[in-house]
Amino acid sequence: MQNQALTDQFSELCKKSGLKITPQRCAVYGHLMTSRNHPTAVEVYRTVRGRFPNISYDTVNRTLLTFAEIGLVDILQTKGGPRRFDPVMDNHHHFYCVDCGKIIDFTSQHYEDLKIPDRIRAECTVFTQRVVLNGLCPRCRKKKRTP
Amino acid sequence: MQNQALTDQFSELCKKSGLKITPQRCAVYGHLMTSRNHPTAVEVYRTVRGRFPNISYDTVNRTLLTFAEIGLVDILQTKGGPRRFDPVMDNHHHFYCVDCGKIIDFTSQHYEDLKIPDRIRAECTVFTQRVVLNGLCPRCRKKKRTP
DNA sequence: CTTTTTGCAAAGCGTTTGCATTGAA
DNA sequence: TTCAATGCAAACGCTTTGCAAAAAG
Repeated sequence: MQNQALTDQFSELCKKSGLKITPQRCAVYGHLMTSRNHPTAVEVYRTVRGRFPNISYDTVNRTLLTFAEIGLVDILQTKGGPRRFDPVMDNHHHFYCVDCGKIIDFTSQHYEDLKIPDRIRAECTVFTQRVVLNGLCPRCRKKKRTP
Repeated sequence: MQNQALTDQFSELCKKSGLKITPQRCAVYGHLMTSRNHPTAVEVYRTVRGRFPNISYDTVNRTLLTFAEIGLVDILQTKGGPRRFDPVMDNHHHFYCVDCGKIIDFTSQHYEDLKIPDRIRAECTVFTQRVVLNGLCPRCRKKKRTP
């Protein structure tokens, strides 16, 4: 992790959750917070290994799961395939391409104040609320038109 | 499949998609349309085998994937674990329990006419639109209160 | 010094593939 | 008779586990 602010932020978080601060965790955290994708464990592994050649895939994967437990990242809901991780940020929503699987983030004021149905609100505790759109991304839409 | 209406409906669908009508497919279809769960391939397999002992897991799994391709079932978006299938019905939405993984269906008039953000509408083709709630189901909420 | 974390290897679980056989059209 | 669908077995990909060695607090 090059950035001092990031390092401090991360130390804070670890202390609060009773986690030890290891260079491996720092590397994973640093990568996550500066990438705007929805990487799989393998993808994170490959990138982090660039600046940290000794790290094992296993550590990366377990680190990501640990981060998910302390609420640092979300695990995306996908239709099979490898698990995808999403740094927790301001409330955003997802568009899924049914053709290539690409995920596009977006925000919408209109989706912020959705009313939760009475039945659910009465019986369940709702933590988060997300809109998921399924369709064709720009690239796949073009492909379909001119096959 | 016991029900005549179901059988006819299914024959129709197969013809339209160029699929052959096999007893195995009928069995899977019959089970799907009369269950109100979100079964995995294994679960469908175990149930169908009750009335169709020779069917293989493999056929069940491939049949479900085929059904997904012709739009007869949806593949649910989940956080890992085995794939779950959802019979396509009227527009419904999902509540996920973050503790036990239970999925609760619900409908809501309020979610029917959500406006799709301009940026997405301009660049993508949107097929479906779903709201996903994450939280604690009734049972897990109770457990948390009295641990 | 104690306890967590790491790295490695093996096991586990679910999905996918190839191919010969069977069955629908 | 033809071509798709089935059943089986093996391969595959990703995740999880167990454990000894290393590192953090």
